[in-house]
Amino acid sequence: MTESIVGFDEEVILTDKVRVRFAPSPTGHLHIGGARTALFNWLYSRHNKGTFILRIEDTDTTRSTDEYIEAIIEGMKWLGLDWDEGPFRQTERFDVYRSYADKLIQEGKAYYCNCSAEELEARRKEAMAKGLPLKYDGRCRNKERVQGVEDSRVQGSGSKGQGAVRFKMPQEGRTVVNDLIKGEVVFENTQLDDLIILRSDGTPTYNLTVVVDDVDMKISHIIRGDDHLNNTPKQIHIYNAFGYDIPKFAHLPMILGADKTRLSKRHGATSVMAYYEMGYLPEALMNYLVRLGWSHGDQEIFSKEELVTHFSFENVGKAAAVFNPEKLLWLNSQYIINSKPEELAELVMPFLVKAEIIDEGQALDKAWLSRAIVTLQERAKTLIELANSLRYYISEDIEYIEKAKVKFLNEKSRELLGELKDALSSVADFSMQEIEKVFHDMVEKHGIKLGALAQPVRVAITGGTESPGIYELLEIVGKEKTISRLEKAIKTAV
RNA sequence: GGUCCCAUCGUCUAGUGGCCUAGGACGUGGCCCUCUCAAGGCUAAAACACGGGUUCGACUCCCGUUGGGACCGCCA
Repeated sequence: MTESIVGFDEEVILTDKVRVRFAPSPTGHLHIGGARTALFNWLYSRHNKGTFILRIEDTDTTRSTDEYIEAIIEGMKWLGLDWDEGPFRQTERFDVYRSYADKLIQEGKAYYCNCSAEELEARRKEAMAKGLPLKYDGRCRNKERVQGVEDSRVQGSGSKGQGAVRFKMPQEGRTVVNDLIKGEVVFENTQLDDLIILRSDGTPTYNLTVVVDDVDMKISHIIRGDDHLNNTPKQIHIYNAFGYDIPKFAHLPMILGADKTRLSKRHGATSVMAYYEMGYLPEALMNYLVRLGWSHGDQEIFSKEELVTHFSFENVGKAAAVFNPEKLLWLNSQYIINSKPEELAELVMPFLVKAEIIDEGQALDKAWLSRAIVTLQERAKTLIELANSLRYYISEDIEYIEKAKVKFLNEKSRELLGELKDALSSVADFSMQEIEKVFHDMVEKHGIKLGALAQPVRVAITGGTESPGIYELLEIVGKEKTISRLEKAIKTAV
């Protein structure tokens, strides 16, 4: 008795297990919209201790490339969206789809269509011009087939030019989609047209493969952009034709550009890896993306763990969101501030190389680099900015910003810089505390404001007028470079 | 054009019929802090698209209007 109850429970848990998938088409890089979809799938699976599957929908062999598959994987890895199964490729499963299609043909649920692409296009244009619905008229639905053609197709002999296969869509009644986000959405079946499931070259199309794979992979929840909402009733009928259970659907609102149209290159960087290159931290991008459509009260910054524990469709909004790069930049700056300097020291290395501040493979004292980074964290919004600021710590020499040079390296400051140089030269322990003492003594002696001394020094050391506090700056730059740069500034000042 | 979705500050959002004199965040302005720049603190301006209902009471529920978006492919 007890045993059977235990067995039953396990069964329930097993069948109720959350299995979700991200199914990108490798016709481009992983972009912001796709990443958000992947993220929500990932969060839902992690929240429910389910399974996250990566499936590559590459049935459009003319547009899909291996390079893009790699690019998508690279993007997911960078964002930290790890998957449990896959990546599966649909091109490796063509036989499976074909056998499913054959089943439908044999059962009279699908049929061959001989209309050419050109004819179809012409009819579409005509319908458009007349203002009629752009729907396939079903003219091949009940056409008698030449004996033998179907047989060759069923046997997979690869006979070409015999037409595409269309799914016979029910034309009566209505279909209800119970969406986890949108609620109940009703479609009139008369609006649905007989879509092509096999092209005339025998390859399967999206609406067939998506259903077959979601069934085969036992997907429990289909989480995708709401641009797919209109496809859902059609897919439901394909599930029905095969006699399969309908999974749960959750259609995410779109991400729009500033002009409120679908996000595209026109709106700036859309590729996820472009954000890597611009010096963003993956956690910041993830945090930004999740807040596009999802919220948890007033909280803005979430750790990954918090996201996983709090995530739920109940808090996903229905309205499309405009992508706002400024808020993402702010979030990135917050993540940089809250990062461990040692971690930033690792992350900034490629950017130092790219900015030609260090050579490829050149090593830096990590402890020293970390101390330098501590002074820069709250001043850099991206890793690129961080790298650029690190320049005056790392490089042997510095270049003056013209405006700064003119304003601060002049006759008046030359005296002060000279006196400071002498004073600092005799400081044995070149620490913040000792440096500060020297500055204070000079300020007091001359009866000047600290700024009158600090700003010329800042220009001498960094070349510009913006930097961390002057004492910490000098300590980390070190005595030797400080003295040499002061000497150079004294020579420069006129 | 047809179908579907959506509608709170410029933007992201909180709000699940009384807690709303509509809250937070980004951005913008001001002030404070201050050796510069930041960061931080305080502060200001800024929204319930409109019109009807339902209700003792609507940002919240219903209907309509308007506006926006998506889809309508032998793309996914």
